[in-house]
Amino acid sequence: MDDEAWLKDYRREAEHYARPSVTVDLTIFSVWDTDLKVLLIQRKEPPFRGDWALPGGFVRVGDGFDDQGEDLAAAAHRELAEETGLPEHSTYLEQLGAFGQPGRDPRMRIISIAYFALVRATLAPRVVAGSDASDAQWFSVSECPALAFDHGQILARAVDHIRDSIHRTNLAFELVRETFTIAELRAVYEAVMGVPYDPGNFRRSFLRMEQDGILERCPGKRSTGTRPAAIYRFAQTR
Amino acid sequence: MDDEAWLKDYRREAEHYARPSVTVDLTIFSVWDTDLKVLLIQRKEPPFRGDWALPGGFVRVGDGFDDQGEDLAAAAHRELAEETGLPEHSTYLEQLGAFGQPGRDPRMRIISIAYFALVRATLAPRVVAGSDASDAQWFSVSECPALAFDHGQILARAVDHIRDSIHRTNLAFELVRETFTIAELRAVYEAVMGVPYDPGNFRRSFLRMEQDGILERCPGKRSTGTRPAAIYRFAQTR
DNA sequence: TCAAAAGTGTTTCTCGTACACCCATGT
DNA sequence: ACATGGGTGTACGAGAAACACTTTTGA
Repeated sequence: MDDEAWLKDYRREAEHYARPSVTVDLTIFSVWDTDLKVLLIQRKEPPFRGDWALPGGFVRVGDGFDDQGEDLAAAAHRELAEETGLPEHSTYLEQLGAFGQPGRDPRMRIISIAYFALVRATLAPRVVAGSDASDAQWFSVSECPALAFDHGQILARAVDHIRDSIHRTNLAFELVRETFTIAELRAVYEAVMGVPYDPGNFRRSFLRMEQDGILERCPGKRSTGTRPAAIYRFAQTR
Repeated sequence: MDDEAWLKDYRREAEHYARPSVTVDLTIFSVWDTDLKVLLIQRKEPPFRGDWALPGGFVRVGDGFDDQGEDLAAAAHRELAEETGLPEHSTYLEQLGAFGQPGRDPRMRIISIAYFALVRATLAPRVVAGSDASDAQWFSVSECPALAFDHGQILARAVDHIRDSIHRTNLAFELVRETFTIAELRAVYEAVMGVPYDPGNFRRSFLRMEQDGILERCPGKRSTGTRPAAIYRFAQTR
């Protein structure tokens, strides 16, 4: 078969089809002060000027042919680094899904690939300072304003997903420090789920993880204002 | 603010950015003969001519402005109906995620939104006959050929997802007839998971569902070649 | 009447939940 | 010394798993 011929044909034809713009939108979570927080930015341009929205941006596509541009995950990592000021790949990132309802952006057809990111509380304070403009701000998800576009739906799906995954995966470890006490980990669960956990029972279920080699004990204790607590570390090869 | 002005500005600028093509790809599953099956089509054009691939097609975008085209799910439903010959919305459909690695299609940058569909075995025989060309064929996922593009990855993700979800959701009910015996339902589980289940234990766990009002008993029995079995129906409001 | 699948019983183990209690530390 | 949170013990119930058993049909 003639490589050049079909390829040129195909491209000429494909160029006649309308194509959508594609963006990534980020739901960036962190946990502190017993609350699940999400990072929002205030829009400076219409539409929805002045409203809060999820950070995001266009996926770089190159010319689409010889240069096919960047991967979706790479776009998400890039935007995440831009918006937070944190180094790329220092945070957990996972795809949530595609949102492409016609009319979700009044300007034009835009299909958005939603990602969610988890930022350790130790890094979170740096985020707003590092952001180029001061239009970024953390909100408790429980007291978060109505969002622009369909970002409210995306956020809701992200929260659902996180609540669903936290019991089945090791995602909670992305929201505590490298080393942590059982109580700190429990605080993350309580913030995410919005309910209190029995300290004794929670402890036991995570000691099972130590037996399974997922968690490992670190030497020393952490001072807590009361009886010092044992320190643990997530042992998984990331 | 001047609505017309910013919108025109925005569009003129946005048109300078390269945009990717966006497709939907479908992983269409069914279960019969104790096997999880997937519907593949044989490619008639390069690239990957002669190889098997997931069915799919372009998302209709309209002009992208005043006409923003069809929803992603609508595109998936449309393609599903086209490929299978089954009426739209007669089958279960769920989004799996976006696949957009540069180079995944050698022709040009194409971002694909993957969906998976579940077709009841009672409808499956009609599928190949109904398909426009005879290039569609069911394969057991365990004996499926290497696929074109990144469709092997998509299929693997879909299978993982289904195996993961079947215990947490009511997805299995989409793979049996409207009314079914416990053994028929068990056969679906065994096909999907690839392991045998203890009939007695399986039975009991699904009788718990009857107590919870998820399953309901239908009158009569189904002849099975041996002792007739009680018939049940999924009671959920879909 | 016999094989085979429907359906029942029983036992063991694990895990989630509830809750009482002891232990170590800062104030 | 005492309040507070770290850490332990115990007991109950639901459900997963293993497996022996009875029942009902078609061939």
